[in-house]
Amino acid sequence: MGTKDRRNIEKENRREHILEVATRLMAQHGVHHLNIDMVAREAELAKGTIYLYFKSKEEIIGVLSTRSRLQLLRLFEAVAASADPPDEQLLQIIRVSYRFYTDNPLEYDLVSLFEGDNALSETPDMLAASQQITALVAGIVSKAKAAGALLPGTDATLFTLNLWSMTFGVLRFIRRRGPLVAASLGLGEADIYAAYEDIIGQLLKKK
Amino acid sequence: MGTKDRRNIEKENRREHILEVATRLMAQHGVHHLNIDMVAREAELAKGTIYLYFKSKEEIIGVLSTRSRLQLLRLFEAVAASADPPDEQLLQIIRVSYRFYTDNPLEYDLVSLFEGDNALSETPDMLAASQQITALVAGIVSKAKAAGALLPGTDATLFTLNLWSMTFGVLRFIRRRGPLVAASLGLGEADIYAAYEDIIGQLLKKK
Amino acid sequence: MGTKDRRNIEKENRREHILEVATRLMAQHGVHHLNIDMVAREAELAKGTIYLYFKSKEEIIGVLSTRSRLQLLRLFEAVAASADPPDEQLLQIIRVSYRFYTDNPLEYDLVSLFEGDNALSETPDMLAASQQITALVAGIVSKAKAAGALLPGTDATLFTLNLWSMTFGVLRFIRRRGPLVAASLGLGEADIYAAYEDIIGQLLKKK
Amino acid sequence: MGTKDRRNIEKENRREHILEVATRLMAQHGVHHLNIDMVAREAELAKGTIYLYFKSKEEIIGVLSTRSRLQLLRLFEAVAASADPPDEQLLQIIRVSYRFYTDNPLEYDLVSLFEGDNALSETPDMLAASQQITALVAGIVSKAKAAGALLPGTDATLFTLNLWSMTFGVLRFIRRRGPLVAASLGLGEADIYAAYEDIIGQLLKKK
DNA sequence: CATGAATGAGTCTTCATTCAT
DNA sequence: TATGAATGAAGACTCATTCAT
Repeated sequence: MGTKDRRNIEKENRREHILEVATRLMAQHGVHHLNIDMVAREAELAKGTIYLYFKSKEEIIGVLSTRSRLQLLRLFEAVAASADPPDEQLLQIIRVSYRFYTDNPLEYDLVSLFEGDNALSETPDMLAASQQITALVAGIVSKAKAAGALLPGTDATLFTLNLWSMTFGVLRFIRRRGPLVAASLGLGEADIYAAYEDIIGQLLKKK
Repeated sequence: MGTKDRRNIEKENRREHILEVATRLMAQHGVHHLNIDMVAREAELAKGTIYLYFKSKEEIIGVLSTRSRLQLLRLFEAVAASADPPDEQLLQIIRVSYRFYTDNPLEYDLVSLFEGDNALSETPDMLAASQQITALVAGIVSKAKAAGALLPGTDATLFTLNLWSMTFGVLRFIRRRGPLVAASLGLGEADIYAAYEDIIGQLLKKK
Repeated sequence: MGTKDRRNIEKENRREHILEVATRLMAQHGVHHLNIDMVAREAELAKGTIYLYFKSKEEIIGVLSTRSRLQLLRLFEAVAASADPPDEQLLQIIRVSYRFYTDNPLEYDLVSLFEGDNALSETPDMLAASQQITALVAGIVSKAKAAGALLPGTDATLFTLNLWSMTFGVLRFIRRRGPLVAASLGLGEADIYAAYEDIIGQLLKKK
Repeated sequence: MGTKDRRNIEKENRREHILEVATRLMAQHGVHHLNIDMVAREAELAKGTIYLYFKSKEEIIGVLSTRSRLQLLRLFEAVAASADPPDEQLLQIIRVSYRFYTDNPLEYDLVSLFEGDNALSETPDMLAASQQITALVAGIVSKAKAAGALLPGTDATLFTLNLWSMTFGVLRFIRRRGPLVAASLGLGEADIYAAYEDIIGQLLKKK
């Protein structure tokens, strides 16, 4: 291994290290409160050094967001690879989304971040990840349609887009209002989501 | 009318005036760019005076958000007051939500703001408005269930919560990603929402 | 005198104070090294306070530059008001410019700053001051022409513009290279400028 | 040829290469925006390497400025070598200066840079170039004086220094304020300079 | 000689909130 | 009540230069 390779590896490690620090900081203080000074301090690096690896704060968040999407994509791919019938796979996707949300709150926020109405702009990478997810799910939706689990007139892409949006809407609601609802109505987050799964289940019932 | 009453009225007017100005400014510059300096200047009031009527910028936004929810509630009430059958009323609620989103972008943003994952905290007022909406819709849902438009096992509140979440999820997606989807897939916002209406329609089909 | 007036006066004083501090700092460290942090510290004001009185660092420099131009204008006006014949007045203007340069090095720099090739942009005020100077001098030039001190074909404005440019060119050279020339050629700044005066004198010799 | 020589040549090439790159970048982005990062990147050299050949960014600019002066000197030498009478040669020098300014904006800026009031300090090389120019022009001025084109009392060096300063003053004015003057007075850069030529012409008129 | 990663001081600007009058 | 001047922390980004390898 030459010097150059070693350097590249070190460089990659450094980048990774910054990303890890940023991730930890975001988990601690919230996605919106990431701050370059803090990152530099925690990473024990000079502020300028951060800008050697990322051209802006937005890029850091963007990379992390893209990764989170890819993480989700992996989970979806695992579902798609199973032997389950397509309608069951779609339900699995709904369930896996919830698990992703509960197991990786930060990552969920990062995916969600760019679904939200803030000023951040999507990079090509992020877009690509989104499109891969859409394509994957749309594939399953098509199969489900062929299998008679969806109405013949259903457009696979439109259905997929809505499935994604609805799921994120429900998860967002749970994140944001779950505790309150739990307190005032005696309903837990899991109850709400179970009801959501039922709803999707109905949509997929064989006709 | 005593001095105290007059004062209260004046105070109310001032408060109202500030809210109007804030609304206008948000409509012009976006919800996230409201700025107390601007509000004071436009309201022709001293900055300190603003803080006599509202304890923080967040409170202003909160009041406005509550109002927007109440606006939406009015629309829902009109639907509930119609002679339409409950399942049709639920579809109307979906459609009215879309119209609210297109006709009152600012108000939609204000409602949406507190559905989102930011740092703002809900006030009792806002909570009450939310609960009224939930109660109203849940009432229709119950009737729809009684009329056989929903599965017998459906919990009205849970269904309502999910309906709200899903709808906001779809609208948020449209707001955020609509333009991109339009460009890359040749689908308009209305197409996406029409598909969403179809989905809800299926859920409500008489069994 | 009402409270409001007193306040305005105090506000004006504050503004003036900031300007004085900035002037002193520029004199000490050079025009290009003015820095808001320093200004705030020296003025014993918070950084934000500076921005209450000036919308940007550039505005501070701009105001000071405009003032310097007006200062120069006053000197020129005094010359124009004298009973001297126009050709003598023009020579006086040349002399007065030199005196301005030697007596107010900072102010000279400030006028000169915007004649230079940096990134600062002229404000309407500054432009107006420039135009007043040009108009004043052009008036004298016209009279000098009528009196036969300039060739009949001379365009007053063009001559004025060149006079201004040439003078500033010579002063700039003296500022920049004067010390060096003094050392290597045994010529003082005053010698160079005296020669310049001679040159202008020749141009104005009665034909 | 020994290793040492080869090394020196390579070293000279590298140095030259860096200078070329710097020149190109300055032409593209303006003299004040030269940036070592960019130079290194474009020269396909490490940043540290640049500092092996030049001790500072200022040195690079200094060398380039010296060259520009030498370029101008060449033009002046061509004029001096002509068979024209000395007064005509001086006018040619004025014209050649303008052409240099229009044809080589970057080079003009580089010469001008060190005539300006910034923090850069002149190197011995630059000084030497300046002195050569001065000497050359002073020679012509002397001849012009002998030929009766200048007043007998004229000091050749002082006249030369002023001629240089005035010319640069006018060119600087044109560069900086030309566009504005063009817009507000309907005068083009060429008009201003033509008037300047006339002025110099008058100074050289046979007595 | 060459590299290029690391530095860190330097710089402007914003804005919610307070408080003396 | 009303004012509005003052605050000062927060925050992103740049770039000439150094130095260990």
